[in-house]
Amino acid sequence: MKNGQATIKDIARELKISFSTVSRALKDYPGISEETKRKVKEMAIKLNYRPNAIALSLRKNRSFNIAVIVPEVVHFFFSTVISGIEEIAKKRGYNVILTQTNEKLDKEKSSIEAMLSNQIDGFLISYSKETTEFSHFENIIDQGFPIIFFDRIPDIPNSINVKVDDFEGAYNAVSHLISQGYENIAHLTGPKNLKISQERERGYREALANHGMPIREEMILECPMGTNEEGKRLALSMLDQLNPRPDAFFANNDMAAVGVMMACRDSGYRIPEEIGIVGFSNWQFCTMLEPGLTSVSQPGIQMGKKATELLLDIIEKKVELDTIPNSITLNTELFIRKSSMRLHKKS
Amino acid sequence: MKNGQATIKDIARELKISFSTVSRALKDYPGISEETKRKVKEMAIKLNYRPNAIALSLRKNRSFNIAVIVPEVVHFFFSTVISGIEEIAKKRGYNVILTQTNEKLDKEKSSIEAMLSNQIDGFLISYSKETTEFSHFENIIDQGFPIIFFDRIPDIPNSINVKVDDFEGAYNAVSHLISQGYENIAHLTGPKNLKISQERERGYREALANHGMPIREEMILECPMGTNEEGKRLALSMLDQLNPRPDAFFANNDMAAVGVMMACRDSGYRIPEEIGIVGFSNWQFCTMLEPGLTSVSQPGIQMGKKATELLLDIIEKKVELDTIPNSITLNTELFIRKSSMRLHKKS
DNA sequence: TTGTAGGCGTTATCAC
DNA sequence: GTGATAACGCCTACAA
Repeated sequence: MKNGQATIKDIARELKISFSTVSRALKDYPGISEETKRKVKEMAIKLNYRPNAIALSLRKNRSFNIAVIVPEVVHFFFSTVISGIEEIAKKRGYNVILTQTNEKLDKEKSSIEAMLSNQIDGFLISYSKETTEFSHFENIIDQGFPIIFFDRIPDIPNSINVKVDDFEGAYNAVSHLISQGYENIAHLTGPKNLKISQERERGYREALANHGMPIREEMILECPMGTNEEGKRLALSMLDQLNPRPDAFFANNDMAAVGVMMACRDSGYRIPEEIGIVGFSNWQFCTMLEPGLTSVSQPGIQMGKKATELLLDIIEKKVELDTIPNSITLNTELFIRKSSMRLHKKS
Repeated sequence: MKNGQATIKDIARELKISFSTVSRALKDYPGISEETKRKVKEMAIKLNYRPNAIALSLRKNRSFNIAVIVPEVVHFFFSTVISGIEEIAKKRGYNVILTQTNEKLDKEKSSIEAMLSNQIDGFLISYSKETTEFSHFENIIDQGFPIIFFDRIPDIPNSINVKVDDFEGAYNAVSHLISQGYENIAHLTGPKNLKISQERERGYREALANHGMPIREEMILECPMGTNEEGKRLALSMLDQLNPRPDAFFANNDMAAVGVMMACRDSGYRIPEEIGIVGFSNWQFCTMLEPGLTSVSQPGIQMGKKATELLLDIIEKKVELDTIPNSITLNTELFIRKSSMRLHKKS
């Protein structure tokens, strides 16, 4: 912040009027002569006056800043959410203060501390993989700070959440694989402590069950990092050791799914003829792979927008706290590409 | 921001001492009895006191906020830069206010306006593709705001910049293609108004020239959007119409390079045997493609860190403005993968 | 060792 | 129509 910035007092001094008049003139208050308004506004431009948002914050006890806490910025899905958040925030006159936790609980806690000192108006949070206990969130909720959780939803009574329908997304993905004639569908899960992982696994299980197919526990492996190395390693181990071997994989995320693709390539299995693959998130690169990767899309931008609109409505008291829904669930969409199209149906 | 927050005055009232004593006790000023300090600190914890950063900002004329203005958040390279920025900023006690312009000049201008009102301590900017004229930046520099430009560097005398050596990166990429025996190397450039595009094109031209190869202007096409559709379309047109046809492509970015890969696949050309491809940026997906895409990596995280350190040093006056370098240039690195390895040399 | 007063830039509440 | 004054939360001379 540069000092030497013109203030309301500078304008007043130049014009030899009181600074309260200047304040009113600038805001087009009734009961100020047109003449004065004109002069004040001219002088404001001449002096390059800008209202000091900090002073305003102090006065109004509102900072017009919202804090966004995400696990990683370098992550396709989160970057789309951030983009949606930024768009709505800017449109409504708020700034986005961005913090990442790198999936570390202590960074998450210290970020929250810092934001509290910063007199943030509210929080948008997707918590870290290390977070298994939520008292640091409950504390700030108790202090009256509005928080919206997105994507990763904590187990807190009455928390306000925006998420995608992970269960449905997974259910549809696995049903699709079944409809393509795959019979031994393996699942690479996400970190077991995240609800999104649990929901996706539940979708997987229920889809199998509802189609009268057996659930083989050895076909379900946890893939906590979600990297392609990990996905590849786990896929290879399953292909090597299981009998019958998996003829399809539903992965908790696209990176792991790519790992499966690599494993198939290395082992000489053809995709989708011998092995079908479906990922989750529908990252940009899904269309660029050969074969294209079928994936469940998560509407990241929309999630960011919805969460922000909800938060700002709460901050601005446009909604009563008891009228707002506890959770907003967005629909996923299955993008079917070559990696799972054994039957070459047109779609 | 929630009111009801305890202030220094609340502590003073509880303890029946003056609030200036409280202020000093909290900051471990000399000349305060240990007894008082202890009591104050205890009460601070009891009341859940947090210093009000807004009040501090107003007093010190420093907000400890820095503004980051990028074209797009959903962009691998920029997200890595943002990650680096966030890391250093947090470490040094600053907040990152994030804004994106969506490559629009008017959004860029309005973001800057908003940030000026917000009493930002400094700017980190990578400007939009639409920006061809830089007076809105020069204005804020003239007003004394520190700005560091990264990646996309404006034509402003004395601007402080952090960039990668685009020329060298391109030069090495094209030299590599030449060393692999490719003889008709095409170039898909970026938007011509960006210096990075110009530098990469210059690297391309100079590499050809220095290896005694002709420069064919019809082999250089502008690819302003940098999408894979565009890359594909341009590559197809070149492969169709030019004689001799290109046997290699150096693309200004990885997306366009993927477009070229698609074009080759569609036209039945084998990569790398018949056509070699090199991209720029080394996005995550380069390793996931088949064949892997050779690409010039830009150290995004490092760029973000360097730019932020420089900015904060300037803000905190740890450096004299005339002693700092006008430009910091980071080195690129060529990651050679299968898409350009015609000679199967080991590396 | 502790208290008082003034000020950072605004807005709101009184007066005149 | 306009001006003076207090207040938001904090820091820091200056006094005591």
